[in-house]
Amino acid sequence: MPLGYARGKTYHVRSVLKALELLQAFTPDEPEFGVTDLATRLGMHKSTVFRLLMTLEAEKFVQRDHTTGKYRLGIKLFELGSLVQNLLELRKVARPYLEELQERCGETIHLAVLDEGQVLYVDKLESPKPIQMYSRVGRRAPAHCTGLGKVLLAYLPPEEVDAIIARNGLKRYTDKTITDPRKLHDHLALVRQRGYATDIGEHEELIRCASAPIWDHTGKVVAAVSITTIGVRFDPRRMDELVHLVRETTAQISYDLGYRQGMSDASLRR
Amino acid sequence: MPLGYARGKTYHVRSVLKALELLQAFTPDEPEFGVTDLATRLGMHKSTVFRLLMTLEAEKFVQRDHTTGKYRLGIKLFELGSLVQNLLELRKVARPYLEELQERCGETIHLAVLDEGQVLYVDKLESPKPIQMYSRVGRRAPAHCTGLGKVLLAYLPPEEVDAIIARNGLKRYTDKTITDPRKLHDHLALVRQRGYATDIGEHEELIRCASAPIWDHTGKVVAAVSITTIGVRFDPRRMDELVHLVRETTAQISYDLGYRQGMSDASLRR
DNA sequence: AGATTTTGTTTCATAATGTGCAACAGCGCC
DNA sequence: GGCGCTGTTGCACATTATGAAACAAAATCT
Repeated sequence: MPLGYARGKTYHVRSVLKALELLQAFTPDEPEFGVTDLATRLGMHKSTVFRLLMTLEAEKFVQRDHTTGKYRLGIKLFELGSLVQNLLELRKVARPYLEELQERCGETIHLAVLDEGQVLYVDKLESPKPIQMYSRVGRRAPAHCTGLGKVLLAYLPPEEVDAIIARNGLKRYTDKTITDPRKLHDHLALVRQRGYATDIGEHEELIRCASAPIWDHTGKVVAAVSITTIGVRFDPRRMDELVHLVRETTAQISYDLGYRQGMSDASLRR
Repeated sequence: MPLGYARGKTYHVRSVLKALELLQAFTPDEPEFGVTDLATRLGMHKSTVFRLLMTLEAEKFVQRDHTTGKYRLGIKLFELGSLVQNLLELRKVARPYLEELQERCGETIHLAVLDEGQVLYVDKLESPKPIQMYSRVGRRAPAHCTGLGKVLLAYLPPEEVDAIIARNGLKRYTDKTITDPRKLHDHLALVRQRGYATDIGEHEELIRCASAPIWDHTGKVVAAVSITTIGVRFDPRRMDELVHLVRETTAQISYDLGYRQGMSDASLRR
């Protein structure tokens, strides 16, 4: 299997591209569409959209809602989505450790990867506490202002971080959000040096979070785990505790994935 | 939105159909393919497959493995798959009850729907016991010889059951498997009358299972829950207990989904 | 190490097929 | 009960997907 190919021209099948584009129009906030609605949104012709939908429906990639007659994402996507191998293995390995972590700290736990320069939640364990975080498996969050995101960015080559900044920008969410590229780079260096990231209201005012990276057997950071709490006052000692807990967890998961270096006792000492 | 359309001719976009077919070639057992391999399996031409893969890769519906260069299902499918609305809501509502059920019985819990006449696992809570069942969210199991499947079939119109039998057959797995259509129909009538199904080694010798249906607000059975145990000896009293527990759970979930009838105390009394 | 097979990539001509247009048909809404 | 919406269908045309064949990079075998 030759890997080093130039991949010169792009041989894309247009109708397929349209179909895939169509599928991506569906979001958690807008889970269903009619034919005309989709057509105008995507700038495609009504009949094109109609035929694409019929095709996708035939294979259960979309399905019609019985009552409204509108189209939604279909069960086949659920089936295929749960087969995405690398995430599947990651989740499987991580699960028991995340459950243990959840029990030990009683807070909400997230497992996430970086995709398109954004945080993509891969697993979530909810805190039994009444106040819940607005997040969901399969959803995305910005990287530059979340604990998970900063950890995942920290182990990327700086030029890739720049590319992500160029593409996604550094939107300000609170007065704590880092919006200066230089400062972000400096901060990421600190995260890398420490081996963990914290977030104290950089994305949402009351959210506090401690996050640490997961390495795979090749020594690459492939995911991150976070503990999220909601708190009015900032308690440094509690944060230290959470940092210690996540790092312990991610060290174990990394070990299970075959990671075998640098993970000395020293790096776990707080 | 007109619903009652005849849907006469099928306006399928062939290249899209091929792309979808291609995606479905990936299974848990064969998660990655090369171009040529896929082409021969699907009976498509090498260049066609190549271009389809390039297109799918561009939108992250497939991705290449860094080391082998082969193609796997991509992260976009994971993202879209976790947005499939009806399953998402079902899972969300059911989760807490399933967790409670898991704690109360200490066994493996499954949540499943019927698709293509098969059981499709939608959620799974693993027992802490060392011996694990071979099942996974997103995978499928036959309907005629599993507790979940029999519950889901039981509330279908008989002609639909026949259609499923015609399509999928009634494969024998053990000497307990029901392979006669007539006997299956009779058995399903019993399941419907009782409001639950059991499975004592119909699919796999040592597997015992108790399952009950979930109704939605329209009064339709949309899913089923099961408790699975592994046991050498059959203990009727333990089974009665499990049946009671699942039924309690599914009654609660159905209520949360807005189901409001027939679910009298009587039907819960054992 | 060299020869051979295999696998992925590219080009190109041709015919297939996806597309836009325009018309039609249910459905809901005033 | 008519008006406007949305989904559906037929058709002609040109776009574009496709298969065949050639090429290149790996992998495999000798």
